[in-house]
Amino acid sequence: MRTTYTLAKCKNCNTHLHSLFETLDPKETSLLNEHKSCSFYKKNQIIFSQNSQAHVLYIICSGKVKLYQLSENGREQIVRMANAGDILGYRALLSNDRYTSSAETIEEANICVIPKEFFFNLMAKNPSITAHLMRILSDDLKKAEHKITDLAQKPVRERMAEAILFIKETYGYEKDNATINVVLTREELANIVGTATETAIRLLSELRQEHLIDFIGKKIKILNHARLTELANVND
Amino acid sequence: MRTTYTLAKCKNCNTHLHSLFETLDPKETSLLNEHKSCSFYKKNQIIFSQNSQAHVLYIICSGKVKLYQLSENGREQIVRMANAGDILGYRALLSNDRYTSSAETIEEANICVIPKEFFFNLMAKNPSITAHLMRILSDDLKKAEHKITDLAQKPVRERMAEAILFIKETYGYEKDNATINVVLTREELANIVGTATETAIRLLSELRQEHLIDFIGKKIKILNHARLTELANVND
DNA sequence: AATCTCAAATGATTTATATCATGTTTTAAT
DNA sequence: ATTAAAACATGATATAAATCATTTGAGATT
Repeated sequence: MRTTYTLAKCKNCNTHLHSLFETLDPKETSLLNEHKSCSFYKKNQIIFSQNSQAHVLYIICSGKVKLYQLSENGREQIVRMANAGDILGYRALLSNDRYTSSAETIEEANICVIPKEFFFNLMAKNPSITAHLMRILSDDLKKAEHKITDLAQKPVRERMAEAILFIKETYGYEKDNATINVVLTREELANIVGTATETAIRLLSELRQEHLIDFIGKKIKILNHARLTELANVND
Repeated sequence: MRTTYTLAKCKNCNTHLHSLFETLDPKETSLLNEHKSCSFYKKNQIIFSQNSQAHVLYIICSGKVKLYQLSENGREQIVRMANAGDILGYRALLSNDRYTSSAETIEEANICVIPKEFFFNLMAKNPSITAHLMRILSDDLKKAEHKITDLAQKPVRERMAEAILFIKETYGYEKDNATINVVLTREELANIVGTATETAIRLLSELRQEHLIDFIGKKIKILNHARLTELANVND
């Protein structure tokens, strides 16, 4: 079932170029390369599961990942979306906690892994890594608290518009400068927005009829960014 | 309007005993005491406001604080509750960002302030402070993401039960081991839960009629913790 | 003590959104 | 190519929760 191939040479993934590790000196860089191991993940493969213990730090060399929580009623709520260059599993790792969300690829991915001990060693020697991590955590927290307010106060339509702008920020555009570079099912989009799949489908159809967006295959093309922003009702 | 008295001696607030600073040596401790300044806040006084720039770290010596975001529609969403011993303003400080929430006392409070530069210096010299802060951030993030899933998936009734248990965790019991040691208006509780004030009032009345809780003055007394937990539908 | 303001309570009504149901289209598997 | 299984679409209905409206109560102010 789980076809994770370890890449012997890890040639495609320049982990050391990751912003988190850019301050490492050559010696540390080669040490890092010795300690890391890289794997290939197919689409919709679980990287780690909610409630399991964290032992490594993940670095996405290529591919896209969703982080979601499974609630008691069994429905999935997406709490973060990650792209190539992002790291995963740091929250649990840093507070020596179990994972509070599951990570799953939404397309083929190459993902590197660094053992906890080695990573903590790196942190101890490189305060810039720690500072960078605090930045990431602060940023995640900011986004999460913003989402809390949204969920509590905004109607679904506004949240959908905001979600579309959010995935655009996370994954960017194709060469046409309009089509968002990620494939998400309606259900996944619903699980970002925090709504029922049918509602998400209806809203997307509406937005298309209103010429705010269009569908290019499975991808969303933003036709009217200004009105979408207006609809999202954000002021930052 | 703003009656913030600076305490000359700051005798009531042993900032250095705060867990964040417990590893400081005597020299650093006295330096800290020189650099900090303490103020008295009345009930419902703003400590800092959303969108303003962060220059200091706040430490709550005594009193209770709510952190809330004001959304476009003007309603307030409480994103965190803080108690004596907690620190405030670190998210904005650490990512050199503006405040994304406002902080306001919900009862009289004494709050100390440490200048940004001095605090960053302390961090640089004391990795344990950094580690501690990362712990706090991770924990905040965990709670925030849990709340996202709650808001997206749970009915108000379950969220209300969870909110009651949450404020109990944050502020603890009175000597009777049942009454939660904090005074919140129905509106504030509604702004924690993410619902309308009327709905919050109705739910609280229901829960009292069902003998899960009772009201002791303005405080909530938990009569049946087990059933409240069951109702909250949490599994952690 | 009387007034005023804010908080709490409760009923009536509306509305947004979930759920249920069913059909169609696309993608994957045999 | 054929079948199966997801994903998408859309209508009808139900319902949770918001909003509107009014009353009561409690704490503050004159």
